[in-house]
Amino acid sequence: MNNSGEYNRDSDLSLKLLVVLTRALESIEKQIVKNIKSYKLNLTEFAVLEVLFHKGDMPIQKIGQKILLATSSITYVVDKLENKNYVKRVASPTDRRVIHATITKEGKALMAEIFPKHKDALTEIMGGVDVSEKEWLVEHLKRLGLHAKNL
Amino acid sequence: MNNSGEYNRDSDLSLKLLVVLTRALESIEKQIVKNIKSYKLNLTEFAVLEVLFHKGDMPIQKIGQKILLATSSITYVVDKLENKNYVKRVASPTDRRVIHATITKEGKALMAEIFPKHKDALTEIMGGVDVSEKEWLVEHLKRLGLHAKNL
DNA sequence: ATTAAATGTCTCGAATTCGAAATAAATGAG
DNA sequence: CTCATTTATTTCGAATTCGAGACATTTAAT
Repeated sequence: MNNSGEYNRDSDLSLKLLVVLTRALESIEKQIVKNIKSYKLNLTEFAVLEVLFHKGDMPIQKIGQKILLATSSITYVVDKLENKNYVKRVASPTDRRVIHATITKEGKALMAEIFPKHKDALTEIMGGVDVSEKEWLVEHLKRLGLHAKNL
Repeated sequence: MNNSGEYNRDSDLSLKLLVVLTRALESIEKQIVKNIKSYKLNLTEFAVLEVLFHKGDMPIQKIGQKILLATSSITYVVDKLENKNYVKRVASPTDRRVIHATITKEGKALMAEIFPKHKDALTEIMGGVDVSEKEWLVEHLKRLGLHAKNL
């Protein structure tokens, strides 16, 4: 292995894999955006609500780690969600630097309506591969991502 | 199949797959950005140069299709690359609405230096899975993406 | 040939994201 | 305890992206 032939094959496949990975995610995200647009939410707002809906209160910074966004961007998104009354800020009782974002009653009601639909829609969107292929994909994309992250 | 148990498994896997897909691409892109930053290029500028370097002249709009960006965004990126003398605009001889972007001598020289390094680096970055796994990933991500696109 | 519809590019304003700097609070070293 | 360092959030300015509208040109229909 790692002779010139193998090596070029690996390189070419890596280039190709980057392209298909990018295109697949692009297509999937476009479909999701289409589905949540009627609720006047963009992908980031939806992601924040989803995290709070399922995991409960969370400091601003931790939300950023969950959804892969800079802390300053979370400030911006939480501002928007607060204006829409889906989220409110609550000071941490134990650490006065920390602000927790909490989902409101309205936010919960919205997500209770949207999330099941989103889940069903996503299952449709991901219908190009079957259950066992998804398992394989999850496992190997996890490896791919972890290796890339820890370089 | 498609009894309630299977269905929920499929849904949960679909949600999970979206997360790992997003994280994997995020980690990979961050590594690429790190590698090309020393040449003062961002991912989009690099992508445009790469396309022109390998496919030759191309109308503004077609570049947008290749790298999945709105035409107005390509205008912006080509402006930047033109200011850096890596690209120039050439009117189409056959259709006076069309502008071709062409890579300059300087652009070619830059890419001749960067691209092989990028290719090697990407092969490293993608080292979390082996060649046959990459083949499988390419095939199935293509299916996944096409199905999502054509919904 | 004339008109209507479609296409390609650019401009503009709005939205989103980032990173650096500012501020406030907590932690650690001595 | 006190000072320096670290951590959490926000603010600010810059960069990037999109979509709608403007404009010029081409294509299609009659």
